[in-house]
Amino acid sequence: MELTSLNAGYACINLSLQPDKITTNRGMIKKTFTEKGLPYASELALKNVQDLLKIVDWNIEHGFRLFRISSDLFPWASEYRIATLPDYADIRETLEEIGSRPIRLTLHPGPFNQLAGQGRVLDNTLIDLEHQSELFDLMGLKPSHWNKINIHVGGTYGDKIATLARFAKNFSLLSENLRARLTVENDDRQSLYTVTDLLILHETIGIPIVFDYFHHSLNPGQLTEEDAFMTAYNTWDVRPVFHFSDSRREHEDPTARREAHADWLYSPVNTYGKDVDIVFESKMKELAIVRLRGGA
DNA sequence: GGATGTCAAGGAGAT
DNA sequence: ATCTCCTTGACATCC
Repeated sequence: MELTSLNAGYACINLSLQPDKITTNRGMIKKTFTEKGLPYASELALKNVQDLLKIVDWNIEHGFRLFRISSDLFPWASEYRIATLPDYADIRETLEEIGSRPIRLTLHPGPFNQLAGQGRVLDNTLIDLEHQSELFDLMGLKPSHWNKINIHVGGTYGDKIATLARFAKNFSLLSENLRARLTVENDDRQSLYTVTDLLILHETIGIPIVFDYFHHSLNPGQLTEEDAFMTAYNTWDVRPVFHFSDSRREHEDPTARREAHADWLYSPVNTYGKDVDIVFESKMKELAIVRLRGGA
């Protein structure tokens, strides 16, 4: 593994700081939100954001220049505008501080986002994605794929081609800033989207493709890893962010689901001579990368 | 404090 | 019909 030739990052959780209760995904169930409302949502959001700043600074001190932030910083974000929160001033100040740090931040909103959906499903997707984009706006980050907001296309609704066309059509409903940030990732199951499928989207709306090595190994379509890598690589207008993880079934637990990610990292990453950033999606988070570096 | 049942959202696959 | 998973288990309640 040549970690020196690429920028390594990880996703959402920092295990080194967790014992100190530094975490960014405080939330609540519906009942509590109904009972406690905006003031409590604001309190949790402020704590999440303040801890995000601590995690970002930890990353910089430890040589990480890439980090995927949690898409659950704001509990029940779909139910209010950020600016209406009681702690908005503090939240905004902290977000600006985070945005000023020398690190590439990305987002990966959840599987409920179905940009090819219709009706209420599409409405909910637009609300969530615009919220995530607003976070980057508040951080003062210029809209570009440098700070990607990455999603999967989602369901196929029994017709991949028609669904991809709907995705492209609904893409035009997004704000300019969000359109400048959005990327799509290849899926791990045969019924879903390969790099080749996503290339159609890139050709129609210019959206870059995030290449996930592990997903490709489970759902390669007709492409070799190198072909898929290069196909995705050529869709980017800035240095790409790709995803890597190892198979839990293959390396740690033969009974695990084939899609399950391993706790640690085992395989070399081939970047085919290109300069890319990689988010390592191993369950042991930054510890897996630190172990590879041979550091303590 | 620790154990346990529960938890917004969409879709796909397994049981 | 019901459950589990997904980018990341955490929350609420009971003992």
